Formats: sequence, C-alpha cells, structure tokens
Amino acid sequence: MKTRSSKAARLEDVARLAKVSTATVSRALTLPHKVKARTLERVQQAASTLGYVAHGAARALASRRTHTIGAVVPTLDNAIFANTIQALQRTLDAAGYVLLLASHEFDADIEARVTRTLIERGVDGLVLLGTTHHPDIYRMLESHNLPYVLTWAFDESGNHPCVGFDNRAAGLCIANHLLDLGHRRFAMVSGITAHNERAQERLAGVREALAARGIALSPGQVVEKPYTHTGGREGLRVVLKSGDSPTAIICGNDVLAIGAIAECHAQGLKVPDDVSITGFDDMEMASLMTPALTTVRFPTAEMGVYAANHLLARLDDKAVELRNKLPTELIVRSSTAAQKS
Amino acid sequence: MKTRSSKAARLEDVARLAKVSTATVSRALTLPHKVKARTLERVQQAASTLGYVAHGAARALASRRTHTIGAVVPTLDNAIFANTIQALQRTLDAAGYVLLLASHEFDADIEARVTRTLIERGVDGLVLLGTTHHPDIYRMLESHNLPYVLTWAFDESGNHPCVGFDNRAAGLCIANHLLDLGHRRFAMVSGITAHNERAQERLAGVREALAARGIALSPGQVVEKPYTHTGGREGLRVVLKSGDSPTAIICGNDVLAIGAIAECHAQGLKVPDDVSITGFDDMEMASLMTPALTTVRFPTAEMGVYAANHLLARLDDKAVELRNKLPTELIVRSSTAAQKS
DNA sequence: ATTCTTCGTGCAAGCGTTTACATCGAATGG
DNA sequence: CCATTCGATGTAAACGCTTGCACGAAGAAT
Repeated sequence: MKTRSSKAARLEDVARLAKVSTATVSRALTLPHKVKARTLERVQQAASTLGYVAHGAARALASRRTHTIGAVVPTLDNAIFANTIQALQRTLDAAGYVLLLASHEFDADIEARVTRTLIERGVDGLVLLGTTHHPDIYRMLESHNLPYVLTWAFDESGNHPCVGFDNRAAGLCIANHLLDLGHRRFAMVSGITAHNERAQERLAGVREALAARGIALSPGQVVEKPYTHTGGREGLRVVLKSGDSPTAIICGNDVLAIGAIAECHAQGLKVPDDVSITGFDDMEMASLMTPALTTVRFPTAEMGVYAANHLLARLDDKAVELRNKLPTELIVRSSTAAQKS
Repeated sequence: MKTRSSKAARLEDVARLAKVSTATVSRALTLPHKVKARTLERVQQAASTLGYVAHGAARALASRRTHTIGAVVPTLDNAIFANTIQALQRTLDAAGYVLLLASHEFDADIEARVTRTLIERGVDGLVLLGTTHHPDIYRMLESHNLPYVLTWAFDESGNHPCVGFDNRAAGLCIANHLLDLGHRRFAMVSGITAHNERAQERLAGVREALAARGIALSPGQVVEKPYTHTGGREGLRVVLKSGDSPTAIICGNDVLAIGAIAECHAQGLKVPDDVSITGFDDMEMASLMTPALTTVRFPTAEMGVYAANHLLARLDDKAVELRNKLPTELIVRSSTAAQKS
C-alpha cells in the first residue's frame, strides 16, 4: 500500500513515456528486429521503469494466439505421468510456450469438461493421453481446428496424430519373461480397464503370451484396481485369497507393484522367493526399492518432448510425421526369480 | 477435414440463431437467473447446436477476470509438492477456477520469469511456495494488486498472507527423537539451503536440538544436495566418507531419505541396525518402503485447500485470516532405532 | 537529379466479450 | 385508469492489444 499503483501500466503508457505510438511499442516488444535500435532501447527503458507487464488476454484477443498448450492427464496424484509432463513443460518453455494442465481422475465426463475449459482458455494446441476419448472431445478439436497429439498409446487406426508405444507388446514381454523363468501360476493386478486402452492392451498382451503356452487367466486371477499404492495392496490380497496361490503376479504399473510388494512384506511373503512381482513404467522408485522392481521401461520423457515438438512444428506450419511409435525395454531386477521346483 | 467448420461460433452467431441480442446470450450463459426461462432455453439450445465455446481471452478482457489461479512451485519432478497441488487443484476446480502451474527448479531468476508469465496470462491470484522470493516478484504482485498466498512456510514477519508450518520445529522434533533414542553421532543430508528458507530452517532446528545437548554439527557432517533420490545417495556416500561414522542421518526430506536408504542397502549397511535414517514430509512412499521411514508429517494437502480457499475468499471480497500455521507430527516407523551399546 | 525500394513508424480498425445504461411492456398501487 | 416500479431485453461503449495499410525519409539504382 506504499506506492499508489492506481493501475497497472498499459501499452499506451509505455508509448507516451517513450514518445512513440502504441504500434511501435507493440512491435518493439514482440518483434524487436522490426524497430530501430535506438527506438527499441527507449521503449525497453520506458517499459522497465513502468514495470509494464503485457495484458495476455488483450494480446490473445488481438493476435489470436495464446502461446499456451493444454495437457489433459488422468491424474497428478502420483508420479506416473510426472516424467512426461516435466519433459513437455521444459520443451514448451524453451519455445516460449506455457503448459496448462488439467486432470480428470479417470472420469470420461470430467475429461470432456476440462478439455472444454482448456479450449475456452484458448490453448493453441492440446496434448491428450491415450486414444479413448469422449466423442465431444474429438468434435471440439475439429470444430476449433485445434492441433493435438495423443500420447502414451499408439493409435493403430491412423486417425490421430500420436506418440506412444505398444502397450500390448509390453504385456507380452513381461509375461514371457516370467514364463521363461518357469512360472506357470499367474495372477494379474490390472489397472481399471474401462475407458483405458492402455490397461486393456497390457492385459491383452499378457493373456496372449500365456495363451501361447497354453495357460489361461481365470476371472479370479485378474483383479482391477485404481493405479494407487492402496490399489496394489488390495489387489494383492484379492488374488492371494482366490486360492490359486500364484507364483508370479503381474501388476498393471509400478505404483500397483510397489503397493503389492509392500503388502507382501506385511503378510510375511518373500519377494521374489515366494512370489515374483512385476510392474510397468520403470519409474525411478522401481530401481530404489528393496527388492528392486522388474518392469518394462516406457519412454515417458521422450513422449513429452516429442509431443511438444510435434505441436510446435504444426503451430509453425512445418511438416511433421503424424505418428511415432517408440520402443519399450524389459528391465530385469530382483523382484522376479526362477520358480523353485 | 470432413466438416467445413469455417470458424468457431461466436456469441453473435448464437444470438442470431436464438433471435436475441448478444447481451442476452452473455447473460444467459453466465447469469442464468437474469433471463426468462424461455429465453434461457432458446439460448442454450442455440449454443449447443452450434457447439459454442466461449472465447476466454475476449471474456477476460471485457470482464477483467480470468478465473485462473497461478501456482509457482520449485519442481514437478517428484512427488514432494504433488499433494499440495492436487488439493489446490481440486478446491479451485470446485469453485470454477483453473490452476495454472509453473516450476522453476529452484532458480530464483526463472522463478521471477515464470511468475511474470503467469501475471501476464492474467491469473486472478497467485500461490507461491516459501517466503524467499525475488524482489521483482513482490513488486509485480503489488503493482498489479494481485492477491497471493505463500505456502509451505510460515512468514514470521507478518508481511505476507501465508499458510504453512514451522520448519524449524520440525527439525527440532526429529533431532530430539534421535537424541532420545541415544544417538550422539549425527550427520545431515540437507536440501540446498541457498534461497530456500525451508531447508535453512530445518537445518537450524536440528542444530538447535543438538546444541541443547551439547552436540555440534561440523561442516563435514552436513552436506547439501538437491531434493532427488540421486542427491540422497550421493549425500549418504559423502557423510559416510567423512569418517565420523554417524549412527543417525537426518535427511532434508523423504526423497533424500529414500535415496539414502537405497544407498545404505547398496553398501550393505542395515537400516536401522547400523544407522538410523529420517526424512521430512511423510509422503505416501514413506510408509510403504522397507524399512518404513521415520519422518515428520507435513500438512501438505491442507495447505493446498487453505491456499485455494484463502484466495477464493479474497476474490470474493470476503474477510479471511491472513496467516495460518498448521501442525506437524512426528511419525515414528522402522528406519530409526535405539543406538546399540 | 529522378525514380524505385526499403525501412521505420503511425493510424485506426478490429479481436469477442461484458456491462452500464436506455428502453419497453407489464404489473402494481392508489 | 394513471402513475410508478420492476423485470427482461437491447444498444453500444469499453477492455488492451496486434497488424494491415499508408506515409515519409533515406538509400539504391539508373
């Protein structure tokens, strides 16, 4: 309350102080090479003494660009998408763009609502996660002619720009690893598969690998739980109770696996001596825990970088490939072991 | 490219279709009770058939409100601030506000830059983390007359609205716990204290508790590392090499502690038999690991909720208390034990 | 010198909303 | 019945910036 900052400075105030027109100030601030060096200096001086901060809304309205990219992710609760978001952030920031983030807790209606909010906020482009989305979302994207890119899944239909990996192959891969170790009694603590093709695909991949060796997963051997530590603990309890006493438990991601291992410890089960446990993702924690987690590494950061660059290129009217499938990698650590006789 | 959505619909288009003025459409959409039921219905019908999405920038320019709150946090890399952000998000969302998030990786200049960007984006309010900020930041806040609130620290000076807790008391508390267990040889793997009063205060609290029992922390017994798992591992190696063979190692937060424990395992040290380790925060992971982590619980989610409500109240011209100090709690688990012999 | 460019700048028309204020018809009160 | 009030709607002026266009000056080409 010391200074009587009656009002924040506007472009006009800067113009007056620098003795030029508002047009020149605008150009000096956004296209510095378009004004003479001396003028530029005067304007910058004026702007700085007034503490001028541009009015984004006015700018957006006039220029029809917000330099904002929106991202809609299922959750911010845990670290699952942290790498991707972080990489997205950094890459956009380096290009002068800001990331607007929204989450929907795996609810399709909320997803549609927050996506709409982002569009309303005027994002120049949108990053979506997965391929399964409310039809309204695709409708809005189209009617606003908004660049977007799907991540964390590869759209086989070819209808959408995307950067992802093969979730099914990942499922195949981890199941084969366990089969090769001699395991024959399996259970899976999957994520919720409804409206989530990533979870569906991983489960399908697991089933496919097992089927190839003549093993089927009965309903009692598959349990769906939210991607939380608690989900992992509960899931483990359920499959243990089912009575098939599995020797290998495939979890839908690392978070579930961490919960499952914690529950094993709580129940006095040794991992991997009594039971092998796997995850998906290879978040940092996977390598730090005891036992360290066997998992499939996903290209989380790469997807963020690619998504950002893809959007930036399109906003710059540059040509870009529309789809990008990145590799995954089996990471064998100490939470899996050969089945003992 | 199927539909020739030449342009997104504007207010005027809706007005024409509903046979009313743009003013009425605007009112129907934002103050439904101000228009007659029949008109309202016509407008809604028209808006929906046109797939109308309001133009946020135009709206913001005219109404001088963006319904956006900005938050500037040190990092999104790990889960440290996840709870607070999540709670903030949810609370704002419930009130029709959107959260705009930015991070600065513990760099004061970047912090000033992104804060400026947020203000430029027209946030109606700002959530900052900690009390130590670039003077430019406080200057901009004032000149724009922007409501803000500091979190994760309690501003003893009383100059700033804040919601936080006593970091020094937390340090005192954990150190006393270890002293009570009989430990006398200490080390601390602190976060980077530069420009970070939270880290400074925790360290100061620890020093104070030790001093009360006649123990001092020599320079070799304190190492500063970034708040990462890797930082924890490296920090542990350093204090181990210092030759004082501490029996208790206080880490600056849970992330550091998790890294430190992983490094202990890697080196064949038993926790807590050979060395006791503690964190700060009580993130979910702390209770899941083996051994489960002794730590001080911070009111992370509560701060998010409070910060949101504080800002919402001020934006609504309601009275609110300006400062709120929340309690912390010592959580004793199995990473600490009495010092043997 | 004269004409043609090029460069730097100013003028002013939007950009799509919101919101005082004006207007008008209907309801109310005397 | 007339005056008054009130509720619903329309009119039009902002909101603060960008940008196409026009213009004059200075340099380049002839």
